[in-house]
Amino acid sequence: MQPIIQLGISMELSKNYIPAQAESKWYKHWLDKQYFKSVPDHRKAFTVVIPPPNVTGVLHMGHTLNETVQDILVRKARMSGFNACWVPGSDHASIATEAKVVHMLKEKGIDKNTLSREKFLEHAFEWKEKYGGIIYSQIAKLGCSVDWDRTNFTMDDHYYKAVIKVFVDLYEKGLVYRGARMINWDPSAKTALSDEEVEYKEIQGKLYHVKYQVAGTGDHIIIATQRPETIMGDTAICVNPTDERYKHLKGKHAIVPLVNRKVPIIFDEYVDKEFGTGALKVTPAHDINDYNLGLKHNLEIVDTLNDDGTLSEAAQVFVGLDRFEARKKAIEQLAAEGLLHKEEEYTTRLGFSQRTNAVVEPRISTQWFVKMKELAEPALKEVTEGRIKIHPGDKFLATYKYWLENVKDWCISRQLWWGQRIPAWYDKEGRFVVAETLEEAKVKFNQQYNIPEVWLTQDEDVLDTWFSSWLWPVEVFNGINEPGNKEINYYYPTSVLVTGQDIIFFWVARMVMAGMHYRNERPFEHVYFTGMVRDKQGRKMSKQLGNSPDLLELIDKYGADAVRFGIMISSPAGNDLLFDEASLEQGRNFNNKMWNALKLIRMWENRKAGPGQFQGNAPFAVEWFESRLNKVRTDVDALMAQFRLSEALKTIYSLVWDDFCSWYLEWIKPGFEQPIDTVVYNKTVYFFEQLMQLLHPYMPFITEELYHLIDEHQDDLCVKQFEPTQTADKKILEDAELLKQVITAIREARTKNQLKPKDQVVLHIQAASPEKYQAIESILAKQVNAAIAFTSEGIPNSIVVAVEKDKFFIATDQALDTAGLKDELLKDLEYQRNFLASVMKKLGNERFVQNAKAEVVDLERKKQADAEARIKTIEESLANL
RNA sequence: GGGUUGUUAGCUCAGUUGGUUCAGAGCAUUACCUUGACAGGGUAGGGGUCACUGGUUCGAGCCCAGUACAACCCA
Repeated sequence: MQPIIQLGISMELSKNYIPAQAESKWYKHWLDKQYFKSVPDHRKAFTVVIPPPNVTGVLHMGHTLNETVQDILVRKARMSGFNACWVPGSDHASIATEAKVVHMLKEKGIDKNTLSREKFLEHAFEWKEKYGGIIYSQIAKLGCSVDWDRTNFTMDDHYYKAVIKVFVDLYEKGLVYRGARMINWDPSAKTALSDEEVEYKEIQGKLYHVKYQVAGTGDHIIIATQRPETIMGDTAICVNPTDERYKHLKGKHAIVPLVNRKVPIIFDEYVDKEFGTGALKVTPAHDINDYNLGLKHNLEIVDTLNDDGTLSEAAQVFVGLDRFEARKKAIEQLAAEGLLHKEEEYTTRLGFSQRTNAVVEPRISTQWFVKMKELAEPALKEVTEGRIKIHPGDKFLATYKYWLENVKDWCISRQLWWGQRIPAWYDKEGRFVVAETLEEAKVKFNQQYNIPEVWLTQDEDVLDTWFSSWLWPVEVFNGINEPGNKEINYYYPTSVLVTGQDIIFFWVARMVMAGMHYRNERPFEHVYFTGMVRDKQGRKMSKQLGNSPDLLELIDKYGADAVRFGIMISSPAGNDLLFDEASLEQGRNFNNKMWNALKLIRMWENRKAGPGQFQGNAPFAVEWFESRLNKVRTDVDALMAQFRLSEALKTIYSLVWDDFCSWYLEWIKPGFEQPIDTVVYNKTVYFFEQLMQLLHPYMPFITEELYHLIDEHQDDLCVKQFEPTQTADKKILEDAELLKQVITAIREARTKNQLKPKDQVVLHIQAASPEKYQAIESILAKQVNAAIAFTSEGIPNSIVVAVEKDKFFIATDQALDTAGLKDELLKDLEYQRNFLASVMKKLGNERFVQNAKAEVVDLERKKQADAEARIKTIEESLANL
C-alpha cells in the first residue's frame, strides 16, 4: 500500500508524481485561457515560425528536440514581457506524400493512372487531414505553446495563391525560366529533382572494359565504362589530344557495339588519360559531363531511357527492360560477342533520391528553373554582415557561405499532381505564357502572339515543395498576398528560427532569399541549428532503420516534461546527441524530487508558528537561498541569451536538487513535530514558486501543477511575468560554501571512522572567528548530528578535521583508529606542501609577478597564505593525536 | 579530392575571451543508511598523462602547427 500524506482539509498527495493527468488538464486550461493566442499590441513581438513537419508521418526525436527548443524560447519570452507568437503548421511534401498516397491507393486496388487529377487530389487531402492531425496532436502532447488559430499548411488556399503569385512575379522578372537541361531524374517517382534532393552514397561497382571496332580497320579501341547499358546511347568516343596511344585515330570513326552505330572519335582535354584506358565513350543523354562534351562538339543526343528507367525504342535492343536488367543483358551479349575485354572492381558514388531512394538518372529534360545568383547575393550579405546571426557560433557559417557562393540554378518543376500547379499556359504549338489564371493567360497570349481566341492548356507539373516553404515566414502572415497588412508589419522579421542543420540549403538559405526579395528584410534575426538525434550506436534516426522511438509511448512512460528534460539535458548547442532513455529517466526522477519537496513543504503548512519562532539558524538559510536564487537567475538569463539551453537547464536542475532540496530544505527543516516560523514558511513557498517559474519554459506541466499545489493562486505560471533579478550577496554565498565544506568534511570524517549516522558526537570548534560558526550553529549541529562546543585549544583523543584555518574536534566514546587518522593527515600534509611549493614557484618567478594581472597575483598570494595556514593546522592536529 | 568539426572518467557529454584546490556533470560503480518528502532516495568514496608530437607563453584541457583516428558537408 502506498502511504498517502494527508494535507489540509481534502488534499492528498500520492507517493510519486503522476504526469498524465496534470498534462492534459493544464494544456486544456492554457488553451481555454487563450494564453498561446497572439494579436498585435503595444508590446514587442517575439515571433517564431515552426519548421513545418511534412504531412507524411509522425514526429520523430529530431522534431521533438526542435519543438522543445522553440517552446522553451517562446515560453521564456512570453514570461519576459514579449508578445510571443509561435505559428504552427505543416508542409505538403510533394514527392513523399504523393508516393505514400499512390501506395495507399494501390493497397485499396486503385491505380493512380485511372484517376483524374481532381480525384487524386481529394485522396491526397484526406491523407493530409489524417496525418496532419496526428502531428498536431503530438505537438500539443509535448506541451508546445503554439497559437493554433494561426495553423498554416503550404497547400492552404491563400498559401497556394501566394506561391503562384511569386512564380509569376519571378518569371516576369526573368528569375524563373523554362529550358532543357540535364537534371536529376527519379525513375521511381517519375519526376525531376533538384540537386539538393540527391544524396550521394559510395558503393562498390564494376568497371567494364569494352572493345569498340575502329571503322575501316581491323583495329579496336578499349573503353572503360560503369554503365554498359548506356552503350546504345553513345554518339562519340573521346580521347585526350596529348595521349600518344590514340594519336593515330584522328579523323577516324568507331563502331558502337550492340547497335553498330558509326560515331566519330573526338579529342578533348577533358578526358583523364590515367582513368581506365584513357578512352571515353560519350553518351550525351545520360551523363552531365558527356552532355557538356556533346554541346561542345555538336554531338547527336540519343536518349535510350524511358521515364520509368526502362530502355526506350531509341536503344534498339533490350527495349522495355529495366536499366539494371539491361545492364546484365548487355554484359552477357558483349561477352558472347567477344567484346568484353575485362571487368574490374570499382568504388563509385551514386546519387539516390532523397525521397524514394531510387538511383537517380541524369537526364535531359525541359523543366522550370529559378535563377539563383541574383537572389543569393543579398542572402549571403545578410549573414556575412551579421544581420542574421547563426548559432552556435560560426559553425555553419562557412557551409552557408560556400553554398551561396557556388549556387546553381534551382530546378523547381516536379512531374506530380500533389503541389501547386505551374501557372504556365500552352497552345497547341507549344507556345506559352505565364499567368495566375486562365483568363489572364488568354489576355497575355493575345498581347504576345496576337491571337485573340485560343485553346490553352495548363502545364501538367507542380512546383517543388521548397518553392512554397521558402515563403513560410512571410506568408504565414499573409505577407505575399497582402504585403502591407498589419500582422506582417508587426510580426516580421521573426525572432529566431530553430531547425536542423541538414536543411540549411533546402530551406534556411532560400527563406533568406525570399525574405530579402519580397520584404527587403531578413526573415529572422537568429538561426539556431540543433544537432541530429542519433541512436545509442550513433546512427541517425530514420524511419528505414526503425530506430526512432515512438514519441507518444515515451510521453506515456515518462511524461512530457521528462521527455523534454531528457532531450534537452543531453543536447549541447548544435552538437549531435545520442538519444538514450536513461536521460528521460533522469527527467522523471527530477519530477519526483520536486514532487516530494512539495510534499515536505506542504506538511509544514499546519505547523506554522510565529512569526519570530525561528528554529535555529533558519534566517541564515533563507538569506542564503535568496542570494543563491538571484545568482542562478542571472546566470540562466545569460546562458539562454546565448542559446546555451542545455547548460541553463543543468544550472536550474542543480539549483533545485542540490541547493534547494539537499541543502536549503534540510537547513530550515523543523525537528520532529516542531513548528516552523511563518516567515520562513512563506519564504520557502515563495522560493519554490520562483524555482517553478524559472524551470517552467523547460518543464511546463509539472511546474504549473506544483505552482498551484504549493499555494492558492488565481494566476497561472504560464503567463506569470518574471520579477527583475536582484543582485546576490557575495558574502553570504561564500559563508554558505564554507558551511557546506565543513559539513561535508565532518561527515567524511565520521564515515571514515565508522561513526553511524545515529551516533551523536560532540563537535568542538576551534576557530579564528567563532561568531561565524555561532550564526550557523544549529544547522551544523543538525547536519552532522553533533552537539556543538567552542574551544580555544585542541581536544585530545578526538578526530580532527581541518577546514581552511579552522579546526574541528569530534569527540566520541568510540575507539579511534589513530593510525588511520594519522595517515590521512600525513597524506593531506604532503599534498598541501606540494601545492604550496607550486604556488611559491609561481610567485618566485619574476616574470609571472610582472606580467600577470594583479588579481591573479593576489589570488596566488591568498593561495599561499591559505596553504600555509592549513599546513600549520595539520601539523598541530598531528601533534594532538 | 576540397571543406568543416570532433577526440576529456567504464558510457554519454560539459568546460564562455589562457590564470583559484580545475580537471567537472549525469549514468554506471563501491561502502554505509528499512532517519517521518523522496530507495525513481540519502551520505561518503573510487575512477582521467584532457588522442599524440612539437611550438607560443610566467602559465595551455583551452591558442598555433603537424600526426593519427572519427563524423559530417561538397565535388
